[in-house]
Amino acid sequence: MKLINQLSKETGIPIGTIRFYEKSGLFSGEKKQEVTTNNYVYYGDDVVEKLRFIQMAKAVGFTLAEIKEVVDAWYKKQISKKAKLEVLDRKLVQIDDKIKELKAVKKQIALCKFNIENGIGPDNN
Amino acid sequence: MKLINQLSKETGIPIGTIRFYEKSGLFSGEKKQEVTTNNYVYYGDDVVEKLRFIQMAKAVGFTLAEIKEVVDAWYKKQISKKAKLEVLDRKLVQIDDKIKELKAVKKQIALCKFNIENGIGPDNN
DNA sequence: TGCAAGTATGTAGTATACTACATGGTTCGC
DNA sequence: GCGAACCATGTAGTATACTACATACTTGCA
Repeated sequence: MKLINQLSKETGIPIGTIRFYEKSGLFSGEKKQEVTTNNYVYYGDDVVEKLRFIQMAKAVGFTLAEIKEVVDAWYKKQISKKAKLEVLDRKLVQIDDKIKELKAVKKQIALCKFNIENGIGPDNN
Repeated sequence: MKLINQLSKETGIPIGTIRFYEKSGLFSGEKKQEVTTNNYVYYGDDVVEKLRFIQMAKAVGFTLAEIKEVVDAWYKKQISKKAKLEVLDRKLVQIDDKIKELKAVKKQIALCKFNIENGIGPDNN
Protein backbone atom coordinates (compact mmCIF):
# COMPACT_ATOMS: atom_id res chain seq x y z
CA MET A 1 0.00 0.00 0.00
CA LYS A 2 1.27 3.39 -1.03
CA LEU A 3 0.86 6.95 0.15
CA ILE A 4 0.00 9.69 -2.32
CA ASN A 5 3.59 10.88 -2.65
CA GLN A 6 4.76 7.49 -3.85
CA LEU A 7 1.83 7.29 -6.24
CA SER A 8 2.92 10.61 -7.71
CA LYS A 9 6.54 9.47 -8.05
CA GLU A 10 5.58 6.23 -9.78
CA THR A 11 3.28 7.86 -12.31
CA GLY A 12 4.73 11.33 -12.69
CA ILE A 13 1.31 12.82 -12.00
CA PRO A 14 1.35 15.73 -9.52
CA ILE A 15 -0.19 15.11 -6.10
CA GLY A 16 -2.77 17.84 -6.63
CA THR A 17 -3.90 16.20 -9.84
CA ILE A 18 -4.17 12.78 -8.19
CA ARG A 19 -6.34 14.28 -5.45
CA PHE A 20 -8.45 15.94 -8.13
CA TYR A 21 -8.92 12.62 -9.94
CA GLU A 22 -9.88 10.89 -6.70
CA LYS A 23 -12.39 13.65 -5.90
CA SER A 24 -13.76 13.16 -9.43
CA GLY A 25 -14.55 9.56 -8.53
CA LEU A 26 -12.00 7.89 -10.79
CA PHE A 27 -10.69 5.76 -7.90
CA SER A 28 -10.36 5.84 -4.17
CA GLY A 29 -7.80 5.02 -1.53
CA GLU A 30 -8.58 3.72 1.90
CA LYS A 31 -7.84 4.73 5.45
CA LYS A 32 -6.26 2.02 7.58
CA GLN A 33 -8.44 1.34 10.57
CA GLU A 34 -5.46 0.06 12.54
CA VAL A 35 -3.88 3.51 12.28
CA THR A 36 -5.64 5.94 14.60
CA THR A 37 -3.09 8.73 14.97
CA ASN A 38 -3.63 10.16 11.51
CA ASN A 39 -6.00 10.03 8.58
CA TYR A 40 -3.54 9.17 5.84
CA VAL A 41 -4.98 7.48 2.79
CA TYR A 42 -3.40 4.37 1.27
CA TYR A 43 -3.61 3.27 -2.35
CA GLY A 44 -3.24 -0.20 -3.89
CA ASP A 45 -1.50 -1.18 -7.10
CA ASP A 46 -4.82 -1.00 -8.94
CA VAL A 47 -4.72 2.77 -8.48
CA VAL A 48 -1.33 2.95 -10.21
CA GLU A 49 -2.83 0.98 -13.09
CA LYS A 50 -5.82 3.29 -13.24
CA LEU A 51 -3.59 6.36 -13.22
CA ARG A 52 -1.57 4.99 -16.12
CA PHE A 53 -4.79 4.25 -17.97
CA ILE A 54 -6.01 7.79 -17.29
CA GLN A 55 -2.73 9.20 -18.61
CA MET A 56 -3.02 7.31 -21.87
CA ALA A 57 -6.70 7.93 -22.35
CA LYS A 58 -6.25 11.65 -21.69
CA ALA A 59 -3.36 11.88 -24.14
CA VAL A 60 -5.63 10.73 -26.92
CA GLY A 61 -8.39 13.18 -26.13
CA PHE A 62 -10.77 11.38 -23.80
CA THR A 63 -12.32 13.50 -21.08
CA LEU A 64 -12.29 12.48 -17.43
CA ALA A 65 -16.04 11.80 -17.66
CA GLU A 66 -15.45 9.40 -20.56
CA ILE A 67 -12.60 7.73 -18.73
CA LYS A 68 -14.79 7.38 -15.65
CA GLU A 69 -17.34 5.48 -17.73
CA VAL A 70 -14.73 2.89 -18.63
CA VAL A 71 -13.32 2.66 -15.12
CA ASP A 72 -16.82 2.22 -13.70
CA ALA A 73 -17.57 -0.45 -16.31
CA TRP A 74 -14.64 -2.38 -14.99
CA TYR A 75 -14.85 -1.78 -11.25
CA LYS A 76 -18.43 -1.08 -10.22
CA LYS A 77 -20.32 -4.16 -9.14
CA GLN A 78 -23.65 -2.37 -9.34
CA ILE A 79 -23.52 -2.11 -13.13
CA SER A 80 -24.90 -5.07 -15.11
CA LYS A 81 -22.66 -7.12 -17.34
CA LYS A 82 -24.64 -6.07 -20.39
CA ALA A 83 -24.37 -2.36 -19.59
CA LYS A 84 -20.62 -2.68 -18.98
CA LEU A 85 -20.05 -4.39 -22.32
CA GLU A 86 -22.10 -1.72 -24.08
CA VAL A 87 -19.96 1.05 -22.60
CA LEU A 88 -16.77 -0.71 -23.62
CA ASP A 89 -18.01 -1.41 -27.15
CA ARG A 90 -18.90 2.23 -27.58
CA LYS A 91 -15.40 3.21 -26.45
CA LEU A 92 -13.82 0.77 -28.88
CA VAL A 93 -15.75 2.37 -31.73
CA GLN A 94 -14.66 5.81 -30.54
CA ILE A 95 -11.05 4.65 -30.44
CA ASP A 96 -11.21 3.29 -33.98
CA ASP A 97 -12.68 6.61 -35.10
CA LYS A 98 -9.85 8.45 -33.43
CA ILE A 99 -7.25 6.23 -35.09
CA LYS A 100 -8.89 6.94 -38.45
CA GLU A 101 -8.85 10.66 -37.75
CA LEU A 102 -5.23 10.56 -36.64
CA LYS A 103 -4.32 8.84 -39.90
CA ALA A 104 -6.21 11.51 -41.83
CA VAL A 105 -4.41 14.29 -39.94
CA LYS A 106 -1.13 12.51 -40.57
CA LYS A 107 -1.86 12.34 -44.28
CA GLN A 108 -2.70 16.06 -44.36
CA ILE A 109 0.52 16.96 -42.60
CA ALA A 110 2.57 14.68 -44.82
CA LEU A 111 1.05 16.35 -47.89
CA CYS A 112 1.73 19.75 -46.38
CA LYS A 113 5.36 18.71 -45.81
CA PHE A 114 5.71 17.47 -49.36
CA ASN A 115 4.45 20.77 -50.72
CA ILE A 116 6.80 22.81 -48.57
CA GLU A 117 9.74 20.61 -49.56
CA ASN A 118 8.88 21.20 -53.22
CA GLY A 119 8.32 24.91 -52.81
CA ILE A 120 4.60 24.73 -53.46
CA GLY A 121 2.76 27.32 -51.38
CA PRO A 122 -0.87 27.39 -50.33
CA ASP A 123 -3.47 28.47 -52.88
CA ASN A 124 -4.20 31.84 -51.32
CA ASN A 125 -2.03 34.79 -50.19
CA MET B 1 -16.68 33.58 -51.06
CA LYS B 2 -18.84 32.62 -48.11
CA LEU B 3 -20.35 34.38 -45.14
CA ILE B 4 -19.96 32.94 -41.68
CA ASN B 5 -23.40 31.32 -41.66
CA GLN B 6 -22.57 29.24 -44.73
CA LEU B 7 -19.23 28.28 -43.21
CA SER B 8 -21.08 27.04 -40.16
CA LYS B 9 -23.56 25.05 -42.25
CA GLU B 10 -20.82 23.41 -44.31
CA THR B 11 -18.74 22.34 -41.34
CA GLY B 12 -21.31 21.92 -38.60
CA ILE B 13 -19.25 24.19 -36.35
CA PRO B 14 -21.31 26.84 -34.51
CA ILE B 15 -20.86 30.45 -35.60
CA GLY B 16 -19.66 31.47 -32.15
CA THR B 17 -16.96 28.82 -32.27
CA ILE B 18 -15.85 29.90 -35.74
CA ARG B 19 -15.52 33.49 -34.52
CA PHE B 20 -13.56 32.21 -31.53
CA TYR B 21 -11.19 30.32 -33.81
CA GLU B 22 -10.70 33.35 -36.02
CA LYS B 23 -9.98 35.53 -32.98
CA SER B 24 -7.48 32.87 -31.89
CA GLY B 25 -5.60 33.46 -35.12
CA LEU B 26 -6.32 30.12 -36.78
CA PHE B 27 -7.48 31.82 -39.95
CA SER B 28 -8.99 35.05 -41.16
CA GLY B 29 -11.68 36.21 -43.51
CA GLU B 30 -11.59 39.40 -45.51
CA LYS B 31 -13.79 42.44 -45.93
CA LYS B 32 -14.69 43.25 -49.50
CA GLN B 33 -13.51 46.75 -50.35
CA GLU B 34 -16.13 47.06 -53.07
CA VAL B 35 -18.84 46.72 -50.41
CA THR B 36 -19.11 49.90 -48.38
CA THR B 37 -22.58 49.57 -46.84
CA ASN B 38 -21.57 46.93 -44.30
CA ASN B 39 -18.58 45.26 -42.73
CA TYR B 40 -19.42 41.66 -43.50
CA VAL B 41 -16.50 39.27 -43.59
CA TYR B 42 -16.04 36.78 -46.41
CA TYR B 43 -14.23 33.46 -46.23
CA GLY B 44 -12.58 31.41 -48.98
CA ASP B 45 -12.60 27.65 -49.47
CA ASP B 46 -9.28 27.42 -47.65
CA VAL B 47 -11.08 28.37 -44.45
CA VAL B 48 -13.46 25.42 -44.86
CA GLU B 49 -10.43 23.18 -45.27
CA LYS B 50 -8.82 24.65 -42.18
CA LEU B 51 -12.00 24.19 -40.16
CA ARG B 52 -12.19 20.55 -41.17
CA PHE B 53 -8.57 20.12 -40.22
CA ILE B 54 -9.23 21.77 -36.84
CA GLN B 55 -12.17 19.44 -36.26
CA MET B 56 -10.08 16.35 -36.87
CA ALA B 57 -7.06 17.56 -34.94
CA LYS B 58 -9.22 18.53 -31.97
CA ALA B 59 -10.99 15.16 -31.97
CA VAL B 60 -7.67 13.45 -31.40
CA GLY B 61 -6.61 15.68 -28.55
CA PHE B 62 -4.59 18.48 -30.10
CA THR B 63 -5.05 21.90 -28.51
CA LEU B 64 -5.83 24.99 -30.55
CA ALA B 65 -2.30 26.24 -29.85
CA GLU B 66 -0.85 23.04 -31.31
CA ILE B 67 -3.16 23.24 -34.29
CA LYS B 68 -2.17 26.85 -34.83
CA GLU B 69 1.47 25.78 -35.07
CA VAL B 70 0.62 23.50 -37.97
CA VAL B 71 -1.61 26.01 -39.70
CA ASP B 72 1.08 28.67 -39.38
CA ALA B 73 3.67 26.24 -40.75
CA TRP B 74 1.55 25.91 -43.84
CA TYR B 75 0.27 29.44 -44.36
CA LYS B 76 2.68 31.97 -42.88
CA LYS B 77 5.22 33.22 -45.37
CA GLN B 78 7.35 34.70 -42.61
CA ILE B 79 8.37 31.30 -41.27
CA SER B 80 11.42 29.67 -42.87
CA LYS B 81 11.08 26.42 -44.77
CA LYS B 82 13.34 24.69 -42.24
CA ALA B 83 11.28 25.86 -39.25
CA LYS B 84 8.05 24.77 -40.95
CA LEU B 85 9.36 21.29 -41.64
CA GLU B 86 10.56 20.99 -38.04
CA VAL B 87 7.10 21.83 -36.72
CA LEU B 88 5.47 19.31 -39.02
CA ASP B 89 7.96 16.58 -38.16
CA ARG B 90 7.33 17.12 -34.46
CA LYS B 91 3.59 16.81 -35.09
CA LEU B 92 4.06 13.59 -37.05
CA VAL B 93 5.96 12.11 -34.12
CA GLN B 94 3.19 13.24 -31.75
CA ILE B 95 0.59 11.63 -34.00
CA ASP B 96 2.45 8.33 -34.07
CA ASP B 97 2.68 8.46 -30.28
CA LYS B 98 -1.04 9.05 -30.07
CA ILE B 99 -1.77 6.14 -32.38
CA LYS B 100 0.42 3.93 -30.19
CA GLU B 101 -1.42 5.11 -27.09
CA LEU B 102 -4.80 4.56 -28.70
CA LYS B 103 -3.79 1.02 -29.53
CA ALA B 104 -2.66 0.48 -25.94
CA VAL B 105 -5.98 1.84 -24.62
CA LYS B 106 -7.80 -0.37 -27.09
CA LYS B 107 -5.90 -3.41 -25.86
CA GLN B 108 -6.73 -2.55 -22.25
CA ILE B 109 -10.42 -2.20 -23.01
CA ALA B 110 -10.47 -5.41 -25.05
CA LEU B 111 -8.89 -7.25 -22.13
CA CYS B 112 -11.38 -5.67 -19.77
CA LYS B 113 -14.20 -6.84 -22.06
CA PHE B 114 -12.81 -10.35 -22.20
CA ASN B 115 -12.70 -10.55 -18.43
CA ILE B 116 -16.25 -9.30 -18.01
CA GLU B 117 -17.47 -11.75 -20.65
CA ASN B 118 -15.80 -14.57 -18.72
CA GLY B 119 -17.03 -13.40 -15.34
CA ILE B 120 -13.57 -12.45 -14.09
CA GLY B 121 -13.80 -9.43 -11.82
CA PRO B 122 -11.08 -6.95 -10.88
CA ASP B 123 -8.50 -7.99 -8.27
CA ASN B 124 -9.82 -5.76 -5.52
CA ASN B 125 -13.28 -5.28 -3.95
C1' DT C 1 13.08 17.55 20.98
C1' DG C 2 12.97 20.25 17.20
C1' DC C 3 12.11 20.81 12.56
C1' DA C 4 11.91 19.56 7.74
C1' DA C 5 9.02 16.90 4.99
C1' DG C 6 4.77 14.67 4.31
C1' DT C 7 -0.49 14.51 4.63
C1' DA C 8 -5.52 16.23 4.68
C1' DT C 9 -8.96 19.66 3.75
C1' DG C 10 -10.73 23.52 1.76
C1' DT C 11 -10.90 27.54 -1.08
C1' DA C 12 -9.49 30.29 -4.75
C1' DG C 13 -7.21 31.18 -9.09
C1' DT C 14 -5.78 29.92 -14.00
C1' DA C 15 -5.92 28.16 -18.78
C1' DT C 16 -8.49 26.39 -22.47
C1' DA C 17 -12.38 26.27 -25.22
C1' DC C 18 -16.29 27.48 -25.82
C1' DT C 19 -21.40 29.57 -25.30
C1' DA C 20 -24.78 32.98 -24.44
C1' DC C 21 -26.40 37.50 -24.44
C1' DA C 22 -26.92 42.34 -25.46
C1' DT C 23 -26.57 45.89 -28.78
C1' DG C 24 -26.80 47.84 -33.11
C1' DG C 25 -26.60 47.81 -37.91
C1' DT C 26 -27.81 45.27 -42.70
C1' DT C 27 -30.09 42.44 -46.10
C1' DC C 28 -33.71 39.97 -48.21
C1' DG C 29 -38.27 38.46 -49.32
C1' DC C 30 -43.00 39.45 -49.46
C1' DG D 1 -41.24 49.32 -46.28
C1' DC D 2 -41.29 46.23 -42.67
C1' DG D 3 -40.18 42.28 -40.19
C1' DA D 4 -37.48 38.11 -39.95
C1' DA D 5 -33.05 36.61 -40.57
C1' DC D 6 -28.31 37.68 -40.78
C1' DC D 7 -23.89 40.18 -39.50
C1' DA D 8 -20.30 42.46 -36.19
C1' DT D 9 -18.57 43.61 -31.67
C1' DG D 10 -18.11 43.17 -27.03
C1' DT D 11 -18.74 41.30 -22.53
C1' DA D 12 -19.88 37.87 -19.42
C1' DG D 13 -20.75 33.16 -18.04
C1' DT D 14 -19.80 28.01 -18.13
C1' DA D 15 -17.38 23.52 -18.19
C1' DT D 16 -13.25 21.03 -17.78
C1' DA D 17 -9.00 20.20 -15.78
C1' DC D 18 -6.04 21.47 -13.23
C1' DT D 19 -2.76 24.42 -9.86
C1' DA D 20 -1.65 27.14 -5.97
C1' DC D 21 -2.23 28.57 -1.40
C1' DA D 22 -3.46 28.57 3.44
C1' DT D 23 -4.09 25.99 7.48
C1' DA D 24 -3.29 22.46 10.53
C1' DC D 25 -1.88 18.02 11.97
C1' DT D 26 1.70 13.91 11.70
C1' DT D 27 5.94 11.55 10.91
C1' DG D 28 10.68 10.62 10.80
C1' DC D 29 15.28 11.73 11.56
C1' DA D 30 19.39 14.14 13.62
